[in-house]
Amino acid sequence: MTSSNSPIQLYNTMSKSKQVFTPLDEKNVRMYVCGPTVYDHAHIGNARPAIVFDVLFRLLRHVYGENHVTYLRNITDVDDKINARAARDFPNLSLNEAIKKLTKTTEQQYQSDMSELGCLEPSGQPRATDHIAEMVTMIEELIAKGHAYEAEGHVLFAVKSYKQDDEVKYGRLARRSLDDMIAGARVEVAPYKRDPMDFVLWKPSDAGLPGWDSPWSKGRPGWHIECSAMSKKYLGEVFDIHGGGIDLSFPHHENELAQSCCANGTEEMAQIWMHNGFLQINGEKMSKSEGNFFTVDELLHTEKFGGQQWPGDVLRVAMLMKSYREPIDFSLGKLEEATKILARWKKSMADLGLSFTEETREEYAGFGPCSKMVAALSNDMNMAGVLAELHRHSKGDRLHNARRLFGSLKLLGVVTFDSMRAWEKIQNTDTTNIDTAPIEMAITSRLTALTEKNWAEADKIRDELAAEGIKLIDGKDPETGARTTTWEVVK
RNA sequence: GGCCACGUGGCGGAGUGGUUACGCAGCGGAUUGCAAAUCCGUGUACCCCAGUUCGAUUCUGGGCGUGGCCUCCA
Repeated sequence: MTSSNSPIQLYNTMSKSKQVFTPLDEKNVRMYVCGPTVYDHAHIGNARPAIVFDVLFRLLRHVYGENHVTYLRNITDVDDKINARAARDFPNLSLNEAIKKLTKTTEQQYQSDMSELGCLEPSGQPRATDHIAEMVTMIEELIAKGHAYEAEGHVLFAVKSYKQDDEVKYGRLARRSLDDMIAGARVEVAPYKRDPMDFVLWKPSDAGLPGWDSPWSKGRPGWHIECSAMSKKYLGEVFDIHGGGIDLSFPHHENELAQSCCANGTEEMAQIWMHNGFLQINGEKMSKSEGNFFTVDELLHTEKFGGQQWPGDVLRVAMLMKSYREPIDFSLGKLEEATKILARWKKSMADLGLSFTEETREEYAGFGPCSKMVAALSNDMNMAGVLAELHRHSKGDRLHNARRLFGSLKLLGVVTFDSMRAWEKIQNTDTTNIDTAPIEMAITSRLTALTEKNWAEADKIRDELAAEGIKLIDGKDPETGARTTTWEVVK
């Protein structure tokens, strides 16, 4: 375990302030993040929480030890959007078969996308459909305690029952009173609801829709109950951090909070609620309903955005170039800047003396991050401060800087030993796969032309090589002062 | 309409009650025959109006603007 000289501080949506993070149990720091509903490919906005909380996961592991952090990210595989999409995409299959196929392939795509973006696999990724029994149990508890009621095969959570000292607590995360919510509500209220804001815990399924037996009906769970049931099972009734996109704060997290606290009889569900801001495109939210989105897969493997493919590490750096709580504008300029910065970081590590080979693997594994960078990261993941430290090391002139840069980038999940090794190989492969003799000859000819001050001939040779993608880099021998010329392949 | 967040130099993007963020671009210089690459240097910015203060971009109040949530949503 690495000792931390600056405590981790995190912004808590519940208290609307940054607070010092103290784990309930530092031998087992527990974090739950709402994961994907697997009905469609993840777009780059969906990747933001995955990346943001992956960085937090890595920081927690760094501070508390790799084996002392449990990070759970659920897979929602029961949902009306899934049913609709499955019926649309696989009309020839039975609905259940279609759903199985859709959720399975979508989940595989998600895992592969997140992995390419440098995200570690969470400690666990529970699926909703594997936990129907736990959900039913929790719903029964809620009914028994008077927090839920059955109506026409549905079970609803009674929002007004979540109170303390006659004060309704429902709405405390979103900081909204029930009256405000009802006034602004745009939903049609089902007649069997006791209160307009009551939400579904269980609903009946028609024949043909996925359904499970329950005391109330053959049906399926509402959206929010899965997170309450699964977080309880794996993380306990109260855990450390609950995260997700800002849009989930209401109603999803509000409802989870109410369910969990009422079912478990606890004051809190999580110590800290964290929410990442949205990704915007041209100043507006990227969303599937707006149609202004690019999937992770498209960015990685097609030229649909900006006419080129974007490597996972570039997307990751671009995503981390702004505070996680702020909206981030996804633009070509940002990706280009990230590309440039990342290339320079890699180059400076090599220039400062790092070489990624089997011989150095073990030694390099011991390189840790820059402590100032960890301090910045600990300050509610202040990426701007982190970037400044990375730039400082990148501009350094000692091997120490390269080690720190590597250690820091490794902690952020931007590079790994193997990714650097592959990068280094590409740098070399580009030059070894080419017949170098003609190039060397051309360079010699050019140097001769240069000594004769035959600029036209020298430039002609340079242009000819450039046309073949060979870029010449002139330098000066530090001792003799004579011109030296090296070359590289322009990709 | 209600709730919330934000408004910083050409752009991106931190932070602070009085002192350099950082990056990109630009500009100047070194180097060069010219380029490229590299290095060095360079920018008195903080939405508007009041208030608190010796002093506010930073705190308070009001205004304007942008975005989000209030319905599935990362």
